[in-house]
Amino acid sequence: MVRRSGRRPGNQDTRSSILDAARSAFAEKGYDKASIRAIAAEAGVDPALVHHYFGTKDKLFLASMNAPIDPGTLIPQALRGPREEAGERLVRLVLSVWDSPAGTTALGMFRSALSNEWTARLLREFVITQVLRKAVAELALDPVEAPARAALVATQIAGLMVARYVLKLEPLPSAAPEALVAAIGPNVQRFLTEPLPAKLSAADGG
Amino acid sequence: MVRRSGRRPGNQDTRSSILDAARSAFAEKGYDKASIRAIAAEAGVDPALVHHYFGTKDKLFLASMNAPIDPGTLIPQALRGPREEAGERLVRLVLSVWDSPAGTTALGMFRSALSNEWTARLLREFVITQVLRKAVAELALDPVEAPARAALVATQIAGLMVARYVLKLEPLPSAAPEALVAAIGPNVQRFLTEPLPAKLSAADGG
DNA sequence: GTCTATAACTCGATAGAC
DNA sequence: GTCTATCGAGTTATAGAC
Repeated sequence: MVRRSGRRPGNQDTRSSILDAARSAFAEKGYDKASIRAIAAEAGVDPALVHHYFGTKDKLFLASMNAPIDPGTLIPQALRGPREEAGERLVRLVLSVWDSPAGTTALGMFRSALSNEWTARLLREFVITQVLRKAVAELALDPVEAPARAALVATQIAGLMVARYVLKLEPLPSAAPEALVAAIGPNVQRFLTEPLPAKLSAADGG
Repeated sequence: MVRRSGRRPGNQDTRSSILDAARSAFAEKGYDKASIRAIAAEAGVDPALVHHYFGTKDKLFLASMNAPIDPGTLIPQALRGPREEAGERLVRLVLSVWDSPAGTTALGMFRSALSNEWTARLLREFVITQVLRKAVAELALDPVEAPARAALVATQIAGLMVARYVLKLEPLPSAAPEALVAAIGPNVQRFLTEPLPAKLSAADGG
């Protein structure tokens, strides 16, 4: 192991336990209700240290959201394959990500977007740039229809999130992922590939 | 007109303008972020008056949610009729309620449920007692399957709410209601009447 | 019935000692 | 690098004058 000279970086344990605490707090409470004081308490450090490491609460949120999920590769993977099963694969991907430990990050992003303006904007842009464009390319969607299809898919996916993870409407929270894939996948599939009502694919909204 | 003796009741104008302001504030911000001060300011009254009329913030929320919507009659109306079109009628009902002035109330309830534990519970119980049971009766659903069907329908409806009214993901906010009915109705229909994956209708969630 | 004043808390952020 | 102490701005809710 090479001993580097110069100043040692900040204690990595402290920094990463703050990040862990932040992720779970944001996931559980959303951006607004997650307090820096509570995050610091859970991490076992002083609240001032949080500011020392991350500056403002905004930056802490961004830092805690950045690490673990890379939709840039996950989404194309899920969409690749037989066109008729893309819907099921998408639902399966969503559930596997959200049920994994890394899913607390995504849950934090989502919960925050539901109650906070700037995080909502963040999510909107994320959906558009990271998901929509990938889907257009991968599935060769008609560019005129793509936004409407993406938004419709988003209604079903977001609704699944809300009902299963936020409202906890039984039997969704305790259902096996594959059962949900079988139940919901075909609806997503329909939004992806079935013909759309003409009025929806029009550029304007009347 | 009969002149009653004794003390005059509180100024009804003041009371109802507080209620109006509360409804729109709760709809716009959700329970937590809607402040009594802001509600009082919008109603043009003193914050202390809000407490005088309604007691706590909880009670003000309940009072502002109670008046305008009676799902006990709306839901059965929407479900009655040809079974194959129940999904479309349900989506149409939801959109017509939420786009109407009275819809701000429902929007408040919904936004609040997304970020606050006790209002989420309120909504859950509302869905179960006011919507689910009516649907079971009206559509003659198998009681074993009914909770799963209701929850699945809820994913699509809640997702529509979230994407159209909260995240405002274009082109949903500016789309004509009938276009959304045509696009989404069939998916709701599928949840209502198509066969379910066996695992979902089981009582447990193992 | 209405409003002023304030109690009793939360929060994010900062300054400065060590 | 860490912590104490504190500022300033929020919040709900209440007590009491008029």
